[in-house]
Amino acid sequence: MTDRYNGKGSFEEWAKEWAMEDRYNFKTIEKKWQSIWDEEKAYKVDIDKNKEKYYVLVEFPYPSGAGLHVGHPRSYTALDVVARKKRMQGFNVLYPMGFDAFGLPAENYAIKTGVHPAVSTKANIENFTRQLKSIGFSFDWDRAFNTCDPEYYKWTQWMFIKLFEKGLAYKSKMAINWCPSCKVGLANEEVVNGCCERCGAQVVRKDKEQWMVAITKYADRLINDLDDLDFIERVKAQQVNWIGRSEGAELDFDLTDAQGNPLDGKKLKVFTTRPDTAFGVTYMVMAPEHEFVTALMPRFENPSEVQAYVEATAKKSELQRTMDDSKTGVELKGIKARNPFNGALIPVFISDYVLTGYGTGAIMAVPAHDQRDYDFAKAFNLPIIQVLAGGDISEKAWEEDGEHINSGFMDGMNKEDAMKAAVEFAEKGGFGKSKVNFKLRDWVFSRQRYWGEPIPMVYCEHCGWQPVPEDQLPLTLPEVPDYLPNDNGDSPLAKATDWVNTTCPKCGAHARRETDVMPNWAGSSWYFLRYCDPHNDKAFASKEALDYWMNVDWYNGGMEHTTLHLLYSRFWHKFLYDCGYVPMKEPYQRRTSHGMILAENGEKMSKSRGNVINPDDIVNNYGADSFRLYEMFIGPFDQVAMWSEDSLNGVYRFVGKIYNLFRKVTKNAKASAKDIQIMHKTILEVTERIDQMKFNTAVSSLMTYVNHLSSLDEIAPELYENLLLLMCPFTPHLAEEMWARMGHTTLAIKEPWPKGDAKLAEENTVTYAVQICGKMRGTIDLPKDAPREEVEKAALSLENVKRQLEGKEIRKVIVVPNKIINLVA
RNA sequence: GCGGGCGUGGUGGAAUUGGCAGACACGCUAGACUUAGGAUCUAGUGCCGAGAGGCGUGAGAGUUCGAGUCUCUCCGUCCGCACCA
Repeated sequence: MTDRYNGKGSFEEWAKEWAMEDRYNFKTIEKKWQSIWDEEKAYKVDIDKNKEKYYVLVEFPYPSGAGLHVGHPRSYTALDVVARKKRMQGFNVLYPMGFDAFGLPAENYAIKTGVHPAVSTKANIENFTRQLKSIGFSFDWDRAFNTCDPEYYKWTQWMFIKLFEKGLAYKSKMAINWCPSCKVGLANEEVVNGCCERCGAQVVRKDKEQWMVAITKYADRLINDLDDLDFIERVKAQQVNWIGRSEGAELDFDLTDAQGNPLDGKKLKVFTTRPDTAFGVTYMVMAPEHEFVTALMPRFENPSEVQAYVEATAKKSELQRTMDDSKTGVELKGIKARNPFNGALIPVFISDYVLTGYGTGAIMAVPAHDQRDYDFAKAFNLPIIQVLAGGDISEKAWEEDGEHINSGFMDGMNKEDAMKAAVEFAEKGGFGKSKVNFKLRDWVFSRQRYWGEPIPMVYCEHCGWQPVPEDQLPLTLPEVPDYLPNDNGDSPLAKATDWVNTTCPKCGAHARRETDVMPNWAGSSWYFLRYCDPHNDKAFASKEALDYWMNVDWYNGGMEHTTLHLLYSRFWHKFLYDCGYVPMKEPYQRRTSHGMILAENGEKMSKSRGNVINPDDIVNNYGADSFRLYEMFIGPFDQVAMWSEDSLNGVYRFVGKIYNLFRKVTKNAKASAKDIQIMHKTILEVTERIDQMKFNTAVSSLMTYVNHLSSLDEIAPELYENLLLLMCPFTPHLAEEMWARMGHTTLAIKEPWPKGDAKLAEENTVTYAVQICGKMRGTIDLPKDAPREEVEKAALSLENVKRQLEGKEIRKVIVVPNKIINLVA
């Protein structure tokens, strides 16, 4: 057992020691307390129904080979501060850590070196764990796990099967990013400016069967349920924006031959947010990928021209397609569409400005009131009919509102009435209805990769896709000869033929396993549930554990995950809720986001720039406590911050100052009224500012308090001990060490959080600012809550005030109690 | 283009309901001390001015006894999304 008193049992013995030279030695202090916390399992937590729970969560890291970045500890320290304070306030706090261990870097490393991803990942996790422990975070390490552990991904697979059983996971042909040089399917994150991240070749689109997850079914709930959550505004806004709900109508336009005769009853369905502008439709556009293009090919008078355009579009990357806003397209000669509102026969085009993935993949074009349609109409010399009054449509489209004109039954109406009338008209005529559309698309869930969770599905000729039976989970990753995909873009798993060939769980006939794996967003979609009960082998977590711990009270993570992990996991959780597996519909009550840490010159830290700060160096040179405190003091938590070695050094000096203050602590010294007042003020400020996530100003408060203590000749023990307790969340090692030196045999981190008394924190004299016509002319000190007349009298007796008021008459006196007096002359 | 931020000394940044702008820290200046340490301590530090005083929160206007804070217009900057019909 580590000796927490270094052989000294009392304050007196320590005080004697201090007569000799003694300098702050963070290395021995930090090592000592880390082993004591470890030995005593000081941060282990269990269900305790007598205590109120508090679940604090930070996004678990991907254990990269580069090790911890100084950005990680910003988030981890902030929530460690929260967790430690909450614990001291009597809450039963769950603050867990684990690793999001599946992912591309380990696989790329394996392709390069042949080292199995499991091997490099394990080494990286060990390194991360060592680094995290060296900073003194209060994680309950007994709950740690990683997502590539079969005991864990067994449940990820189990949940996928539930998605499949409920019809939310389905197989569909989708265009993926394909690198023709590496012969590999790329994740979106691997495509940089339309090129392969690894070899720089142009990425093309390739159709492939993909597992999809129907997140769009939850689109409305993902927006609406944000209302009751305590997420920072920009997170909410970004999610709402990404889901992109828009209200409008779906309308059917009959397709005809060139003469206007019906075409096999085919109707072109379009989505529009402005059905009220239907009288302004002068042509129709389909995406080149639209199914009708192939289906109607024999009807076209210009099939080769159409075919050429379709092929040219397919070759374009998404990027090229969006970069270029000049309008191209081909008219589908030989067919027309009939506008159901006015019976007009109008031409039909294909153009790549219409996207296949949004709405119906086809639009009704209203060039007078949509700039894109306007540009296209100008390029192809198409008529432009104004139906909303206003603007000058000879110049550009009029996209504002206006009274309806040239619109038959809608003439004279405003937008709202016309919208209603248009939908009613369409409904009556049986060619349309109101409709809500989302930008959000279903989640592409397949990766042609090795280092991920195998998708637990089997394909049988007779029975179709069948899930792997539950008692066969986990379906573990097989060994493969190498980690490269084959020419067809199949996952490396396709090479494990013994594994791939299996029997159908339903009929027993020969069948093949799915060889794609899950994206790395799968494992992170429910990890916060596993922390509640990480060793359970009967369920992903027990009902009891979930009922007690969920939901997460405070979740902090990067802004870059707002539309990925955060959205996916909210969806995933809602699905589990619908199945009755989790007790509440939302996983996270409060979501905050930390700002990035930039290098000293304001640039991003990156390996190529060579400006990366290694946390190990900081811990070695300044100590974990100074590192932690600096991360909190660096600036507003939610904003970008620049690393500064000078500022770090300032914080280091502050920490040393607290150590040295011990010298002045005198057992029988009495705290003055002023001392007590400042102490209570500090307690209140620090407490409040931690809750408000204003960690930088919480530290300022502590500095102000320490400056006051430094000015005293003798420090009463109560003043110093309360400082130590307030420092516990920020600099736990130092606080613990000095607490022991004060003669305590308990752990400081287990002490109750100091209680601030608002009454005692008040000053009994106040300083009034004296203003004349709003200009500061002096100050006066008065007892708190002095009567108005007294304030006025005192203000008027100031020399400067007398001089300023000479020859003027006071017209009005404004007194703000205990703050300001303004004499208006 | 749409959505969300942000703009305060030489620097990072403070500032409940509008109420002493610049807390706290870095840096800098002067001094003290020294067992020369990544020291420590004391004093000073928004700008102009010798002073009284004046000017100051991106620019301009407005509301108010009083505006960094509220309203309008404009400028700059960062982030996210983007041919989303």
